[in-house]
Amino acid sequence: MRGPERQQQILACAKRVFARRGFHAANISHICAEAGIGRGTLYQYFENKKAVFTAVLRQVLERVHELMEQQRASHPPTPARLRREDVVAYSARRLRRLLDTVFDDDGTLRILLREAVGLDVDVENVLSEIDDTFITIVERDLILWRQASVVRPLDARITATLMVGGIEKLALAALRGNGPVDLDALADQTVRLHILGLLSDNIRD
Amino acid sequence: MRGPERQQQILACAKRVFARRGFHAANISHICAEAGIGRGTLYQYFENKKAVFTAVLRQVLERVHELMEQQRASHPPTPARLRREDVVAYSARRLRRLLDTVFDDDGTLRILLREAVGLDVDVENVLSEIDDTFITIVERDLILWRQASVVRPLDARITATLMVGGIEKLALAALRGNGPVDLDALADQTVRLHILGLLSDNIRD
Amino acid sequence: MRGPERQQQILACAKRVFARRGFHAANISHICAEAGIGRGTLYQYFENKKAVFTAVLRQVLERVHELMEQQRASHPPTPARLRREDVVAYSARRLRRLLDTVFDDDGTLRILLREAVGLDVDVENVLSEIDDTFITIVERDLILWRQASVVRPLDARITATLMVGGIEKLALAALRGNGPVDLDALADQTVRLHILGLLSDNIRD
Amino acid sequence: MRGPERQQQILACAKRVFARRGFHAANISHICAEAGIGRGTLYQYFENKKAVFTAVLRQVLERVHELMEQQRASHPPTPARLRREDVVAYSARRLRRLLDTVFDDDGTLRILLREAVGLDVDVENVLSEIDDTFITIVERDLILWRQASVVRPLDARITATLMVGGIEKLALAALRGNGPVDLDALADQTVRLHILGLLSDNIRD
DNA sequence: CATGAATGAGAGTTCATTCAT
DNA sequence: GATGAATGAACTCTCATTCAT
Repeated sequence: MRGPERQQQILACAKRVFARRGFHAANISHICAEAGIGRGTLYQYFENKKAVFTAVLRQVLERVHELMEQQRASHPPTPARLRREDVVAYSARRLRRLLDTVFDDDGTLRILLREAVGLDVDVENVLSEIDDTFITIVERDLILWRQASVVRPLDARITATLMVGGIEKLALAALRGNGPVDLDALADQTVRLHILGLLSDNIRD
Repeated sequence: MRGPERQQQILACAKRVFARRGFHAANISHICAEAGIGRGTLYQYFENKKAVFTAVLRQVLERVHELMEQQRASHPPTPARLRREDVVAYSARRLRRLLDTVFDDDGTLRILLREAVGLDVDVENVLSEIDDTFITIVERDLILWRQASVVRPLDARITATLMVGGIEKLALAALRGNGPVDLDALADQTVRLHILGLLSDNIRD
Repeated sequence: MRGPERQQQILACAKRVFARRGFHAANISHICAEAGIGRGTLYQYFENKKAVFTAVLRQVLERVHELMEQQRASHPPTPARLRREDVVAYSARRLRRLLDTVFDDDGTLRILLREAVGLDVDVENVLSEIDDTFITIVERDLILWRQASVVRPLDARITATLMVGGIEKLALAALRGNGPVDLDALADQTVRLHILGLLSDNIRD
Repeated sequence: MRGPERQQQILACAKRVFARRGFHAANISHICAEAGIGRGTLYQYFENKKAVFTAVLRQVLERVHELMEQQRASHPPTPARLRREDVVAYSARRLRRLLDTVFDDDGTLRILLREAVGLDVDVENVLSEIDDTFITIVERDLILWRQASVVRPLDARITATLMVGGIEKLALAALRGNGPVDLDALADQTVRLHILGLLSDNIRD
């Protein structure tokens, strides 16, 4: 197996192990056993244990960045006459794509939401970069929609943070229940809350 | 110093140390130094390191439970004619009280959101109990308001989770910036998003 | 066993082990086994392996410093009429005392001349400080004797270095032969060479 | 590059690396990088790391042996009337040639006096063979001169050892100061001490 | 009750050496 | 002959926990 392939293989195994056991409980030996290599081999591809972990995170970051680029291309619709359900439907679709990126493999989510939290400054940096990217994706849509007067004048950054945070919490709850997650329902409920708000239509002024 | 007092004192010191360094980086020695006791003494009050940590968490859980009891007493207002801003104002006040409970001391927040995450099954259990309590507080209000047709028919649990998650994410962002947090603004923005939704009033249907 | 005693005990054992096996071949385990303690215990008294080694060296340095202080007190004799054999006898006695200090225990010599050489900057520093002290002891005598015109006008530092180096080489040769060393003969031969020189008395001018 | 050439090239590179970093700090990788070859290639020319090192030493030993052969040819002068300064001048010249052999390249000296000391029995053996050769060169001159009654009746071996040791110590001191060494001054001072001794001419008997 | 010296399992990491290509 | 990916033995060091005083 040649260099970069092996690195990828180790990374994939490491992700599984880190997801299963967490950073501290996962030994280098566990990772190497999973990858079917000797302990020394790992150190030809990564400087140390933390470097393996941050590499896993950085791979996620990359995927999220790609997502951001894709979503940057597609502007949200702002036709003259926009109906509520149009916005809800569009947003739900968009959120589904975002969720798919992260839920893609089981481990990623677990690592992002549980194992990588509170570890270390370096890890924290990558983690908050990932968070930032997510939030920025949402924020950009909000800003565009605000310019088109589709959304009310809220602080875009704070609002985006609230939205992303909510979604992550739902994902975490799903993780805890460790059953399979109904992503469609999740996306729908989330979007409905955030777009329409809690309030009944019969409450006015 | 008598038994239970000593235990409380150790707990307070441990909380500071855990908040400052995290579970793994915090040594028993650090905690004992902070408490001004010998290492052996700690083991007369706690079975082991993890027991100290979960005790800290359980203390937080207790405070949150108390909060729940208090809030259970005060029903949300459902007068015949309720105006939007009434709901926003009432909710913002209520959220502030909730935030105050957690932001009370700096360490608690840090421990809940960063240091206790992804540690271990036992810790995870306390942590999700705390989360549950928070979410239940919100959920109960939602259910009451739904019965009064104040809020639209959303899944109360999911919605509450989204709301709590959003707030936590904002708090975490504040933690990262480690400047002081403008709790009033935070509460206001949060409530506005969740109550009114993103959508401008000129979008109908 | 209380703190400082234990430290001394470990130091004594470490010296033996380092002398027997050298710095690299000596494991922490070897030292701890020799001292009859657990591996962790050593680390309560010394920061790391190198610290143990330099502590051994520093103990030697201390002994040599003490020697220097003692010898500083006793000025070399400069009576009006000094006979060659007086100088030889005085010097030989003085050298004996110096040799005794180092040959005192078997390990010290081995460590100084073999195991500590070429290890590391920190070790090198202590080692050259020890060397400096030895050389300075000799140098001071030379300077005093030069002032009294007992010795010819040679560079005192260089000469002292030559003398100490010669003696060390003899000691090393003795170490290699690893039989017991006749210190009296060694001192006598050394002093005779250095005081009187090689040249026969019948070679003049 | 053919076999033996390659071996020589590796040896030259290894010497530089060993001189620069010492035996333990020098990795096989360092040597191979310096030689511009793969790590596996080195093992086709040398059995293992220590074999490389002893080969370097053995090369030095060879050079010193050659020197001994050369010096064996030229007998020291023993004319009927020999003046002190003749002996000093002759010896200084002879010492210079000896020093040139070792100071020839910077690395050799460093390896002999620092990096090879206290390593291992095999290394020690080569090292003491080199030492022996040096000492024997001096010793032989002493014996010849003693037969001619030029030098006083001292034990030739011990005296030679003292002399060589002194010179090495001076060289080591020079190495520590790591400035360039004034070999002429070094040779002159050394010879003066050893030939004439410390004692002023006005001390008699 | 309080202590802190002693412990030792277990972690990450290094690097000389091998061997299939 | 040349390579360098793979290896794993062996090392140092940490720290929660115990227990005699």
